[in-house]
Amino acid sequence: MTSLTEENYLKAIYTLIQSTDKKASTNEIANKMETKASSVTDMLKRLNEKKLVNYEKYKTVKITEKGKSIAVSIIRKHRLWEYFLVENLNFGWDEVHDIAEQLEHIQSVKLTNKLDEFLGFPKFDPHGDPIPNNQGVFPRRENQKLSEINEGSVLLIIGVEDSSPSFLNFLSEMSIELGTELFLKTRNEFDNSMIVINSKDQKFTLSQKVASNLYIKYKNEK
Amino acid sequence: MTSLTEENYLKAIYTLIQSTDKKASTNEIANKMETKASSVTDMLKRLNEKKLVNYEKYKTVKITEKGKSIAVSIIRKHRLWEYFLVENLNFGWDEVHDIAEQLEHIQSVKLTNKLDEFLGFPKFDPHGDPIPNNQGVFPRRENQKLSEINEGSVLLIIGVEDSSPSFLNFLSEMSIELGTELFLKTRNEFDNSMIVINSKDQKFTLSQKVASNLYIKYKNEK
DNA sequence: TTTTATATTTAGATGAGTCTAAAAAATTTA
DNA sequence: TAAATTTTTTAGACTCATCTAAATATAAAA
Repeated sequence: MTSLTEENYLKAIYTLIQSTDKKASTNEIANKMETKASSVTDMLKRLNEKKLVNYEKYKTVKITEKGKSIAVSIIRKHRLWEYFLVENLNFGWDEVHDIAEQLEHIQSVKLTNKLDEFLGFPKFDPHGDPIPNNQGVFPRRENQKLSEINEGSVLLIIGVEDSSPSFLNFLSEMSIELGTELFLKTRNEFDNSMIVINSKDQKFTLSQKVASNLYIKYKNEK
Repeated sequence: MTSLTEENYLKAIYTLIQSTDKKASTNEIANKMETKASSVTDMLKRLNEKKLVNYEKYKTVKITEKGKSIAVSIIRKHRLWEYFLVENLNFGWDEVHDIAEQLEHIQSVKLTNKLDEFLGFPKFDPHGDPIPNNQGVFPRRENQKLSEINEGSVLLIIGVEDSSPSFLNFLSEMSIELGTELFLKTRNEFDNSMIVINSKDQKFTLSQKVASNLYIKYKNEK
């Protein structure tokens, strides 16, 4: 059996390996888990015992297939619950993370799959992150950022890179959410900020930093 | 903060005090929690420290208002989630208990209340047990058992006393569920079994034991 | 009311998960 | 390459929740 804590470590290790170029050091894990490096070492030994990671001391840890499948199932549950909270219970997309952190540990494959079905097999969660199916396969997405787009395009917001409450809150205030349509009018050369127009013909400016945290697709695309 | 284990003890103590006439002995708690009496003693000391129960050694334990309100909130969550699982995810009423045992510990008052609203503020769970509202108040119900009813009445099943999977399974096979309408034809004097007729005009016998585990109301009642 | 049986508590140990402080290894800098 | 710095691991201790075995208190029976 896998404990709640072990599941959280596996998730942290998995996401670290995916994002920061394939390494998960003791310190990085400790940082992500908000714990101490010594605790991480202890846990890595235990996860190694259980063959959920391959770990030799002083070397960077790798996750096994078994460990990966647990991590992916946690992510699947997390994102499905987030979708449920936003779509069915009318939570804001900036307030669901902590609740989903709890719900992701509910143990029942049948529940997960029935929830998935109830929600209509969604492919992306409220932050635009892909939801793996019950085989652990993630849907593909063109990871194009608003900051990389040329002037004169009509775009749809399909995801965010940073899903911290502060950023999501900021977007809410700008009336930007998943599916929002924007026309990219101008890209200012000197600071890479962008002038965009929304469907209500309101014009506003997005900084380079904001634009690089928004995933988009062209509107004419399917 | 209240740990998951503490919550389970409080729930066990609360339900024991409600059902078996107002006493919750160490042994009974141990039995219900599937643990040892010595573990219960340890926990009672801690709950007493936290002022969630009033406990003096060798005396029977009483639950405080604070403890009671935690227990009731756990029960509220348990029953709301059971309702969700049966009504929205199409689980059978005999397979939701273990999942609800996990979901009842999710910490978020906002979630509980939004779920309640989403479900339409149900008053009874899939086993007919009353769901306390967000103030901790249980809806009233006439606790009449099928075994106490006279011949010749048209009845509706509104709850079960025993909600173990084996009993619920048995009921499923007899096509009895919440809301099922039955006509009580005969009560056999020698063994107190009952002959009933369902809405499809099928006639069958229910033992005294089964009948005393079914809550009913008269059909003409509102 | 003494003896017997049962219920309850204590003492001491264990495992999971965490911590601090110190030691050891690896990496970076000079 | 050697010294300095950073990273990682170990050692030992702590809390929560549990257990077994033994001791003590309460309740039941003779």
